[in-house]
Amino acid sequence: MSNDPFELYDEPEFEPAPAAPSAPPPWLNGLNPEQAAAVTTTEGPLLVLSGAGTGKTRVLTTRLAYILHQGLARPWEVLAVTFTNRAAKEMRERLGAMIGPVSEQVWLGTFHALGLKMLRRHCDLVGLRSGFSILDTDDQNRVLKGLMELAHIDTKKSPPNLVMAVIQKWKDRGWTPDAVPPHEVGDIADGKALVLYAAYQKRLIEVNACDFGDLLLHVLAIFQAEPGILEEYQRRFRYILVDEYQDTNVSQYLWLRLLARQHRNICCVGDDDQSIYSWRGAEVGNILRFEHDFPGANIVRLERNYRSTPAILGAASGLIRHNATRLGKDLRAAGALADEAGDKVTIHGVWDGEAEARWVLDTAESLQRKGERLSNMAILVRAGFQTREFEERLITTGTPYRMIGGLRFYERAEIRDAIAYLRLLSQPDDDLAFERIINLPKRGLGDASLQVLHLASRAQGMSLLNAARSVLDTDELKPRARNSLRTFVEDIDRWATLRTTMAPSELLATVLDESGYLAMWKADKAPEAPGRVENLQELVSALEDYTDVQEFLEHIALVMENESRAGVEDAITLMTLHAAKGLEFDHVFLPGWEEQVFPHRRALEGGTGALEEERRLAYVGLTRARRRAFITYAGSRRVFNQWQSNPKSRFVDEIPAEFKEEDGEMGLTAGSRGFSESYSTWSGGWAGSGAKDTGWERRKQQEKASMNWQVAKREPSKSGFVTGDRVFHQKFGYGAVTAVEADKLQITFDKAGQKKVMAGFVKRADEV
DNA sequence: TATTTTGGTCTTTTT
DNA sequence: GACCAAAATA
Repeated sequence: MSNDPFELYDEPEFEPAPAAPSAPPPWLNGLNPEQAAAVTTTEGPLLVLSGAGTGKTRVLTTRLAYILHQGLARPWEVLAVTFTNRAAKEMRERLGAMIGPVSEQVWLGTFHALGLKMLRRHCDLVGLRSGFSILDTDDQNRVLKGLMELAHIDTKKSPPNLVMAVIQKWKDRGWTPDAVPPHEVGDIADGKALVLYAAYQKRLIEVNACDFGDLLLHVLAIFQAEPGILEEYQRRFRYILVDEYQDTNVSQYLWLRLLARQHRNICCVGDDDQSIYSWRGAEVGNILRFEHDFPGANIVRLERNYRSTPAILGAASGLIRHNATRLGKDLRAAGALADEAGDKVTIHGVWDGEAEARWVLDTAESLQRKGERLSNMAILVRAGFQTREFEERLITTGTPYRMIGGLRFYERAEIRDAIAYLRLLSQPDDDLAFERIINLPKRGLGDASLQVLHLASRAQGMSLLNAARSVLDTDELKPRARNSLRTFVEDIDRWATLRTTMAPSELLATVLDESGYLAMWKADKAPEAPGRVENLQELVSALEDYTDVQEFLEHIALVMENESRAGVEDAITLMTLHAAKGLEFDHVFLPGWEEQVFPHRRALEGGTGALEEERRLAYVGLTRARRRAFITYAGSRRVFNQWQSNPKSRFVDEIPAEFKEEDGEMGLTAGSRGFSESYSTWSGGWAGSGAKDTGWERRKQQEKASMNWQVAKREPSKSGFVTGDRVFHQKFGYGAVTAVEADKLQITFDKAGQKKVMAGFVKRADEV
């Protein structure tokens, strides 16, 4: 095995690798001609336009393995970039399966993880000291808010998170504060956004921290300032692979372009139809411009879809054809499912969000009874808030599920507090961490004390922790506060010493115990307190896998792995459409296809570009399905505490008729138009209305029956309201009935406005 | 100072 | 209905 092509050398000193005379490796078998071309066209720039389900990941990993196997480069001379940790992990695993442990030497990871890897080596060049913290969104907003208050900018009028969004956007475009074009500075924050940006960057350096955008921005600055360093990387990376290229933003693009300049062996895989991150600064333009930026680029199109039935593909293709700006690409069914036509996409209307959840889960259950596994099903929603109704229903029906996204373990308050303790121990300059925990648990060090510390820190140009030390020798604080602060500082110092000798998990356990933080939650009688204690214990055990606190901190900052309910068993998946990209399921439920919800209101305000992105999102949703897709829309829906009635999504109509099946059932469409009118509007718009017997009547009866049953349970046999009755509702208060439909009432409430309410939920005003 | 109460805003989508 | 910030209260 001395001729092992993967033999490692520590130094990147290399002579051109010998061409491998060996037989073609086994994993090349089974690739179709386009895929094979994408794998073996190793030299020069290559753009792979890869539609949904065309084997993109397989091509990427095989290409990587091929390059290494052919001896074209050694593992650490290959850079493979993904967007999500999940994609990186998957690629790492599949690569490992093909070529073994040597795959670990490849520079493979998300843009941010790789940026961090580079930044860590040269951080002093941008003013950061080793061990710098990486801030999350919450920390970012906190810093900015502080700066805005200092500059006397009204944080009510210009919410920090909006200002932050502007700054973020500039960062995505690769602009440092001095590079932001003047005309880009809007009037947000009294036109001081740019000043704030500069102050923000300065502040981050002071507290030895950076944010996500900086992971790339700083590296770009280093490349610019130190051409030698850039050259080193340029020489090193003989091959570069980029996943989800359509989602790159400008700074990522610049980073790639700089790195690829020398060898020009850059392979980007992407699908313009799946570009759904423009709000995060992604530029579809990057993919459209590829040939221009890399002259002589080869282009390979992957259009054979191995995932879905022709019906699903027909629906998805028909939908996406409504977008004007596309590179143009048509998916053909080619997999095992290509020969069966497949079931049409089911379109189903319901009364409201609750009925929607009920219908979806009933359908899932009946599929399950036919032998389908829950793990082959997914509910994909447009926005996070939609998950609530489904979660409630999942819990009441006892259906096992896992939720991706949603509340993340590491974003919970108690976890962030605990982490702040660790951060302060390993990073004494971390004022954010200091501020977070100074009075947690209560130490009698509130705003007043903190104010003193801030003054001292600013006056002497030192961190809050050091300012605290200096203040101890003065009488700026009242004796009680001073003693309390002394204890705190001494504790911190003691724990910081322990850090060098103790295992991380043990250290955290000690800190949580001795600080009284854990005791604080144990004593708390709030219903969620026991859960928090549990979470903290979980965090302690999570730390057992680490030998170094710093490493752990970086891991959670970047990976932020979601805790999916540790159910190994069969469970249905619930997540947003964005989170679903790259996944596939036999059966996919797509709820909430109503105007204003999907397409989202903000997108509708944002012009055609935004609308097209919504359509791509719909396309992504449909193409997740291997066999069946179920689209639902609700007659009305509660958004914030407000009832909304929206017509069904235009995207439903854009799906070609031959690939969809609208089953017509629909509760009532309430709204300003009133019941009867919208009712007729709806049946009038019923395509192919010869089929009044399609079970609609029957199902309508069922729906009514189930509702009656609910009413009966809450409020025995009471209906008989008429238009004009004064009523009282537990939540909405007093109002007048404006329409009646069986046991459903439309009521105009004095305060809450017009709502649709079941009769069982209201009482006559005079009976209250 | 700490705790409770109220009132106002909010929700796209994520590394 | 949830979360945060300011106001009211102990």
